[in-house]
Amino acid sequence: MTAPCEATEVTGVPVAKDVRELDDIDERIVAALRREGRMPNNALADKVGIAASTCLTRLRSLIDRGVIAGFHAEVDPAWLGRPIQAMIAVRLRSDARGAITEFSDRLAGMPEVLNVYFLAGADDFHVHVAARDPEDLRSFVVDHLSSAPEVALTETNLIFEHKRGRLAE
Amino acid sequence: MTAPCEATEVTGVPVAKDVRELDDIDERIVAALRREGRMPNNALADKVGIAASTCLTRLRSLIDRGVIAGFHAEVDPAWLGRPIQAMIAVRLRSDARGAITEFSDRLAGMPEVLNVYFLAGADDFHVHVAARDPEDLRSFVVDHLSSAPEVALTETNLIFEHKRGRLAE
DNA sequence: AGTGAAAGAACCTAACC
DNA sequence: GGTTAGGTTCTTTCACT
Repeated sequence: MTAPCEATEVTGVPVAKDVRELDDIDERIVAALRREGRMPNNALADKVGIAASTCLTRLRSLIDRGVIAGFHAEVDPAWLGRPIQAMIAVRLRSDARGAITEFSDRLAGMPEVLNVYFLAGADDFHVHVAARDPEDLRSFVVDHLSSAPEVALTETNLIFEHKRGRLAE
Repeated sequence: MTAPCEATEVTGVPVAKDVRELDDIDERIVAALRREGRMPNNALADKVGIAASTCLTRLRSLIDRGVIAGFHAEVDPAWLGRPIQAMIAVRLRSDARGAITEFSDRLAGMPEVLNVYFLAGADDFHVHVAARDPEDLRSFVVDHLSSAPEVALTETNLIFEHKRGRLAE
């Protein structure tokens, strides 16, 4: 699986690859599947104007190359018994920055966690969580964050509403 | 489409509905499709231990009820020519809070925007964006946020890495 | 790379517990 | 609500361009 926009050696000098790794048809396939991930291959082929067999080859190539990392049903966490969402800013102790990857991996594996954003600013992470109730949220913050030796401080913001944007997965 | 956890009138007093709107089989269907959204109905039926036709009925019911809001291919924005991600905290002027919904709708419709989080804290929004390059990010912040009459201040944090958690869509 | 046709798999409407 | 049975549609391979 190739990473996008990696450096390519041509003349001994690293050169940024052309941003457009995807041709027009690949882009249209990706766009269609980001909107309607369960669209049948047939319909997809019609939409982008190629034969079904070609479309299938291209789809597999997109998956093999890691362009499409997976397909997911979109479910409101409230339906899963987690109606309370929050964004928690986390700042680590400066002497714990070496363990930053392990820490974020541990976070991402917790059942409350939707997203972990690893940041360049004053805060080290923003952690997007969904909790069963206020007490569940409190215990997540206190037991898994505040009391961890790596954590210097946390700041919890309730989320009233979450809108997916145009680019959203 | 019914919202989860809405109030139900039984005796004239609003009572919170049981959190478990979904039975065991529905939960297993949802869990399977959150991991593998393109899994064929047949395989899904096998996995949860019911007949394919029953499974299809349940899947449609889950979609009708709004439990499953859609299916999406997961694509790294870098492959779409947007390798730079940022989380932008936005605070509105207090006299612009009436237009808060229109404002977040406008944001969510912009091509750079992945997610808009509408918050309860000091910041009104966190806006998750992906930009083509640093200049693109700058112009998004300056042209669409800082210069908007509703906006009091913004704070942009680059995102080094974004990990999906266990609960992620 | 793209195509078309044919075999196999999945879907989906029923009739029936 | 659940299933088995069937015609219909989709997927997938392969020989060819």
